[in-house]
Amino acid sequence: MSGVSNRAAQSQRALMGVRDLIVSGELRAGTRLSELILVERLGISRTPLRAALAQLGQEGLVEAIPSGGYAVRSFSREEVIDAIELRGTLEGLALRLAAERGVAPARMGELTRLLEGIDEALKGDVADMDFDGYVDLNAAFHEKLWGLASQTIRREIERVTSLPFASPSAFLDKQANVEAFRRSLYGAQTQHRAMVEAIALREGSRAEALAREHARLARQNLEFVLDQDRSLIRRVPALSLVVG
Amino acid sequence: MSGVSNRAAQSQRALMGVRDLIVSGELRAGTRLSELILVERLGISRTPLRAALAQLGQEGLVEAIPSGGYAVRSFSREEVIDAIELRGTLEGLALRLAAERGVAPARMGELTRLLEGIDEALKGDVADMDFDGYVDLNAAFHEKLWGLASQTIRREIERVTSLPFASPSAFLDKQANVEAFRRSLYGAQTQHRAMVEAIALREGSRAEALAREHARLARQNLEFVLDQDRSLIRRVPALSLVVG
DNA sequence: AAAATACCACCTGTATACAGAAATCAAGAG
DNA sequence: CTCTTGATTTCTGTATACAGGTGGTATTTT
Repeated sequence: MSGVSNRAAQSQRALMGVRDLIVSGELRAGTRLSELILVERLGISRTPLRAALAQLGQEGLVEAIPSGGYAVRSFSREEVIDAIELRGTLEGLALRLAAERGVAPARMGELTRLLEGIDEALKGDVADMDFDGYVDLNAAFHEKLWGLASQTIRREIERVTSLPFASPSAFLDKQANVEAFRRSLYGAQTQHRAMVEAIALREGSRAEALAREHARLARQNLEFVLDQDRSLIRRVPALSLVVG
Repeated sequence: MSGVSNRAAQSQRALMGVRDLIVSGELRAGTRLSELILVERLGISRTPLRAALAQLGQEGLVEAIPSGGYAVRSFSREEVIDAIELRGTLEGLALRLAAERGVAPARMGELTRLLEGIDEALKGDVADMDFDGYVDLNAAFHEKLWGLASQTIRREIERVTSLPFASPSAFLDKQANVEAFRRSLYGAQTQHRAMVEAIALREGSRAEALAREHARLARQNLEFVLDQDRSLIRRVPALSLVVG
């Protein structure tokens, strides 16, 4: 058996199952989530399903219907932008506090090592970079950054980034290997390096500003997809929930 | 019958009941929350109780035990400070965006009217101010401020402030009518006025900085309680969960 | 033909039964 | 006396039965 615990296995399955149905676009924004249908579709009972729906309600992916039950939430462009801004602000807070309070050398070393890995993935030009490698390393780097914050703050970051289009990997899905996105990675890595340097130098305000600006890359990519090439919507998780 | 809907009445009762047991200090930090005991105590069944526990887990007031179930969470001084810093940061984000994007005159009028009400409550000197009136108006003012933000951001603010000691009213509980706190209210109202002015003048950065500084009043009050007069711990909701 | 009403099917919220795992306690061995 | 081991008790996670309410549809009435 794998190392994963069996505790609350059905609940986890329900959570992942419903989330997948939503972000894959199979359930469109506004559609009511009938418990009985989902139960039959996922092969579980109502109890863990209801737990999953409540959790997704907390995450913001579904919203409660006044008369009972839940519906897939829809997001306006402004709300997506605010979610990205929110992530940048929270990451900025995490980095500012880390810079002001100091970080153990071992952790700085881990961050530096990830930076070197990303450099390696970006070696070569736009055509033959290791995009998939970047995706994984970028996710690991951001998670390591979040680990610099206290549990209280880390929890909020993780909740906000549970909205798929607000995550730092939102436009780095392996399905979205597009030149327009690949080109932005060099600038992103420059910001990565600057953020780590700012923390090392205890420059809290700079670290905060950099984190905010870094998140705005996601906003740029969002606006590119919505305004320049809407065919990419299908390639970015949950972007089908955005109206307008 | 009152206007309140009966929808999910038991769930609401469970949520409020358990939350009360925790913030009142009746359940100490670290104690396991036995479902059967709580069920008997609150006179409900396990289903709505479990929903309440899951919600409180999201709010951060209880934490999941790896082997199953939940326990009352304990907070270090640093975590409480971070929660306050987090609120200030989120309110700062809300105010910055409101200032940058503009606010309808009607809403600004409502804010101004609340400010005048607070002025009225503060009329007179420290001894005979209308403390209870201030408490209510201050809560209303902050909620009106949150209403300036989009749903995405407002949701996060509301979640963070569900931690009782992180709320703007944390040290303004009617139980905590103490001169040390009353004296801080004049400075707080000055900041209230400056925040509204900054929004009106579209000074986003100033509005953000003011919101952060305003939240630090709560931090000052926290440190006063913990370092100067620990007897006040009982008077501030949920402060009994803070260790150290 | 349009509107109102009554009926029916479905759905959610709640309670409870059941099974497997965890914790506790006791007894026995070293 | 301590540690280990085994059994019992208790707990959580899951499934399902039940009741009240909501929404939709069809029929009737104007």
